[in-house]
Amino acid sequence: MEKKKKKATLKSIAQHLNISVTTVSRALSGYNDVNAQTRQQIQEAADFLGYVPNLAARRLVTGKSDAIGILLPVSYGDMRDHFLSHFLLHFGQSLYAHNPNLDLIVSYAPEGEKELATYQRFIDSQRVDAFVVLRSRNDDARVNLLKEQKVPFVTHGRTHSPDEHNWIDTDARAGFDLATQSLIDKGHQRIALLNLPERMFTSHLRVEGYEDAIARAGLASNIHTMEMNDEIPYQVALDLLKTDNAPTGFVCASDVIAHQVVKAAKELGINPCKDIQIIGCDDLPLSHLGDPTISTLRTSLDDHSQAIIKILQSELNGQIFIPRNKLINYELVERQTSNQAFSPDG
Amino acid sequence: MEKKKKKATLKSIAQHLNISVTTVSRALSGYNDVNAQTRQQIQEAADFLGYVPNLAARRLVTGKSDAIGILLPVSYGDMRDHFLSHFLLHFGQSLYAHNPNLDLIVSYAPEGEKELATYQRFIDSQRVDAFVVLRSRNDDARVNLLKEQKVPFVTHGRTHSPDEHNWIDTDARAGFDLATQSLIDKGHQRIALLNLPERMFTSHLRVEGYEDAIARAGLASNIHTMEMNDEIPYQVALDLLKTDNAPTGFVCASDVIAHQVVKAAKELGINPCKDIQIIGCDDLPLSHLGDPTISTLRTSLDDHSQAIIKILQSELNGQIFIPRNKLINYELVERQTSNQAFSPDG
DNA sequence: TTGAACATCCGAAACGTTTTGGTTTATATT
DNA sequence: AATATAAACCAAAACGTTTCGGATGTTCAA
Repeated sequence: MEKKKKKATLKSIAQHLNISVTTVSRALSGYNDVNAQTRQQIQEAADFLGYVPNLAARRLVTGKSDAIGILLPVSYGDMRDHFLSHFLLHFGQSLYAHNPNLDLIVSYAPEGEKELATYQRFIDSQRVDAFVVLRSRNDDARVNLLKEQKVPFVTHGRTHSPDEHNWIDTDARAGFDLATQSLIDKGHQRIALLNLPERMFTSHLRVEGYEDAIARAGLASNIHTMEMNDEIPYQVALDLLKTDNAPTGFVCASDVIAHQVVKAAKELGINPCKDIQIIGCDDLPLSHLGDPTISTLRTSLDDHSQAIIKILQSELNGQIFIPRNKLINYELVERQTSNQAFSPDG
Repeated sequence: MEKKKKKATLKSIAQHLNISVTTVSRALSGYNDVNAQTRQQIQEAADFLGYVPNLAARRLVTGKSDAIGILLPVSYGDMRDHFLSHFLLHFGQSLYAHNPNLDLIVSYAPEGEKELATYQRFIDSQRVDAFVVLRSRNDDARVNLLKEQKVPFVTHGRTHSPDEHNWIDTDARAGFDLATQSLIDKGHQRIALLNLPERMFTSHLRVEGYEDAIARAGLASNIHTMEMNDEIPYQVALDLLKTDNAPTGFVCASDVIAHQVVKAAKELGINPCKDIQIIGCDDLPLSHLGDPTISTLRTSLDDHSQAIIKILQSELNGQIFIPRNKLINYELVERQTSNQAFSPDG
């Protein structure tokens, strides 16, 4: 009863039906030069024998790999990277949902001298048809390499030459305008932006959005740039809150910063929900679970994944190359640090 | 000057040197039946031409793919899964560090009727040499399938038949013993375990560890099992804290639960660091950033990755099959919810 | 009755490796 | 001088698919 568990191939199906390999191949690939009845027989035989195409063979002859590559840009120190890890998990699932036959290949190429060589090896070994480039940099050598080699790719984040490649990005300008405006609407007169250093394009855009709103309201701009760690933003907030005419509104480039503003305020006996108000960015878990819960600018990972997949798809089918891009909206999630009445004279 | 960007192959190298393809192949693969001088010439030519082997061709003939597969076990609802996403990021990097030529292929196969079929397709298409099976279940059909098909794999987490396959797991029994004991040492007489439902093997082990410590101290066991969401653990904690002779020590199966105990205590005017004390599990970011910071049981993702890779490696080389396994230790991280003096009569 | 058009099928080549089972040449052993 | 041994090399087959360029037979219009 039990056949030997020999792997079914086109050849074994062909022999089984006394028919040519070509016809079997064409039948299963849906070509229309095969008789309906024959096709059905072949299909049934394939199902019966549990035929699954050998991808190596297919890839060898077609030169396509049906795989998307992600080379992780983070080094060991950043491994707890929140966005990246969740994006990866999410993207893997979305990609499967879009096309279960597309593989996602994850490897590792942190910024540094070996970065480009790793990309090159990946390209040359024909492991993937396209790349998703994460953490794009203002001037990104990876982008240049991939463009030069004509390998399809999408960057997550813009570069200095956004018109020349596919990208998706969060609309930081609109988002920070929105956040700033919401504080203005609550009656804040002194609003600070606590920003991150200018490594990526985004930093600049946050400033623009913030300044747009500030300018519209005729207020004074107050921007502080800092590294994001467990100490510095806390100190900055502490110092700021102690000044005369301290800001009452805080727009922060990250929830981590917002969280430390909360901490500094508590330390000084300032109510972080009424005396001052705070909006962060990224909707980290700590923000909706904390005490108080922290208002934040949120984007949907689903939007990110879908946008990338859509671009990738048209890129892989498309003949002519048109740079495509997509801006992902920020949504303002108002939580305790900004959803109560603001009382200027705390 | 610029050659046509034709891809270098064994054949092109062979022609270039007027030598056979076989010899080129064997030289580059390090066989010792090739003259030292010839080998050097070949190596130089390969470097010069930028030769990178075509993986599809190699895979076709060897039948090996040099790839590890992970089929994500989570469904859309769980996509913000903290452990899984961080594990994925971390494992990708560790795998690269161990062997840059091993691919990690990430796809998707949530629990359900199509789960096994997805695994089967992956096996049949010969995409991967081995699997990492995440979120093992007590009685795990994936394990049975892979065993039957003789595909190498490691599970993350044990099953009901741990002796019959490779696995790594956290040592929940020792960890929860440790946590419970630390509260006992602080003078707690009434310690509750807030546990998660018995879907995975671990749940049971937490109980054992807790009860070991409780029994040693001659105390009374007090176990509550609950789903982990934003509401239920909070309610359970609230009810518990309101009873006469309420527990003063809380050992929680997750930081998320611990966090809600904190919340409930605050609500009732109970100091979550002195009147009661709390230990969570998993060291989520919210625990070291929260107010108060939450004590927790922590494992190192690096230990997880390394252990898996080590098993995978011996599995892929090994001839005879010996089930291998590794227990990962929990480390108790004492933070504000358990690092102060306990004052029984708050 | 002829040839064109169509529907259906197939042989053989190609993709780039690895591996098997040699052959040739030089060196060492008797 | 004959033979065994070792070193260096190679032709050809194989892996399983896709695709190119026909081949065969049938139908239909003229």
